[in-house]
Amino acid sequence: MRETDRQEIRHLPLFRGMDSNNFDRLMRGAYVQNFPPQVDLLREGDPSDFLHVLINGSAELFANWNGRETTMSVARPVSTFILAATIQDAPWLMSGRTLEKSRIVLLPSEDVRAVFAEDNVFARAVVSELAQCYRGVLKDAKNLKLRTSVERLANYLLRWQAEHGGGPTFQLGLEKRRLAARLGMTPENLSRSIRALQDHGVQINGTQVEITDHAKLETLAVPTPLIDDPRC
Amino acid sequence: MRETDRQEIRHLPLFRGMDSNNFDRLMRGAYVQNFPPQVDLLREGDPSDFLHVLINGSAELFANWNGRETTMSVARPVSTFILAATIQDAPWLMSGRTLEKSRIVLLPSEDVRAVFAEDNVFARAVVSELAQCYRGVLKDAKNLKLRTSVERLANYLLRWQAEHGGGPTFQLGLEKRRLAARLGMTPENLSRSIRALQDHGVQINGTQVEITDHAKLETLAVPTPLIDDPRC
DNA sequence: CGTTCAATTGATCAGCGTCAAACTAGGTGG
DNA sequence: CCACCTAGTTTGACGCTGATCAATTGAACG
Repeated sequence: MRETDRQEIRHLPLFRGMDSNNFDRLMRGAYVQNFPPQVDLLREGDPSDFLHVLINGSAELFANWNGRETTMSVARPVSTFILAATIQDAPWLMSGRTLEKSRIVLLPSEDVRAVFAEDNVFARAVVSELAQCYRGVLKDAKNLKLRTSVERLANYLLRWQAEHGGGPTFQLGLEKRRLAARLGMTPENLSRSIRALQDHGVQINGTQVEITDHAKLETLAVPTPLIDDPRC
Repeated sequence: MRETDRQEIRHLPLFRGMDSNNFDRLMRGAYVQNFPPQVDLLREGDPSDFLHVLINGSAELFANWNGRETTMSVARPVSTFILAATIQDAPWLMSGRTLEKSRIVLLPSEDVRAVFAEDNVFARAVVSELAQCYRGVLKDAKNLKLRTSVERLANYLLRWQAEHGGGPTFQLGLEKRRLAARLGMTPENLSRSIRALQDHGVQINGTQVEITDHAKLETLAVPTPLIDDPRC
């Protein structure tokens, strides 16, 4: 493992405060891999052998049932997945695949559980991480149950804008069909939603987004921190 | 507080292993209240002043946005809500109200956080609880995104049956309009779904459910532990 | 310059919500 | 004991949202 990777992991909220010996112990069993795009990383139902740490690239977490598939979330660096399964020694509830070329650190779940049992600082960091994950999915579920697809898209754009400097133009950072899946709709429907937003202060050309009338978009989107603020 | 309540709380997974002094400290600041049905307990967005422990009765956790409302879950005894908000000192993401006459213990969030900071056993119990909550919402989200409303109802019945002895007849344990909201549909749609299931081995009269052809129902429902098993 | 895959567009359809009306059950008062 | 009231439930008609299918356009890349 590169020293820079090691440093990056060490600075994650999850590992930041823990004892050095314990961190070393985790890193000793770890190994790093570079994956090309579209590689399967995990399959739902399998035992959670490794905690994954995404160093760069991006990965999609999705679920299947009865021949259907849906995207649950998109992981971006630097973040871990899927901590809950690792800690509980329970099967993964989602499958995962790389979207881009990705660099991923694999920490054996047994090591993570062993350190968790001993290191009290780490245990509390796990709590914070899990609480955030929980609130994240909960917001996702609210988003899905309370909003139409156009409303979800509108709020996604506002949030993405805020996270990228707040300027009127920015890049859509995701293939459109992935974005569609992530927002819980089909690519066709996303196309139509994008067109629908032209009347509400948004222009999208390719991956280039321009918010031409922020107030108008907000009137449609009605964003609320209780769904849309990732830090809330 | 009654001694029986105290015992019941003490035996919850969350409080079972913790130090007696710390448990006493939590209980010292606690107070118990008996609520009639339909009483508002929490409002989303408010600071999470108390960790709620439901001793008996039942409570609905729901969310609003832009004039719409949806039920996120139904809490049954003995369980706590909402731990993540308490630990993070973050606002509630859901509102709550009693459904039936309910007995609820209120633990000041500050006390919970203070004990969490000191008691390592408790901290790890919090991890288990949060991991389960996380996986629970995740399963809910999968249920919503991957299944139609008839399929959700079919699986709900199978699960409810399994949790109540597995016999062919049982009670529906919830007002139909609440059940509808919980399953993410309207009361009208639930009525039609119930009728649709008549051709698939289910008879429902009032609150009385009879599974007349379990195999046939399973053929429609296609249950999977990765969505339907609460212990998975 | 052609191949390939994503994105778009149109037509159609299934799922589900909305609205209104009829029906039912449980509780209340005469 | 029965008529009545109220709230939940059921039914029917209708419309909106979003999925599906098929065809076309567009863009990236060898």
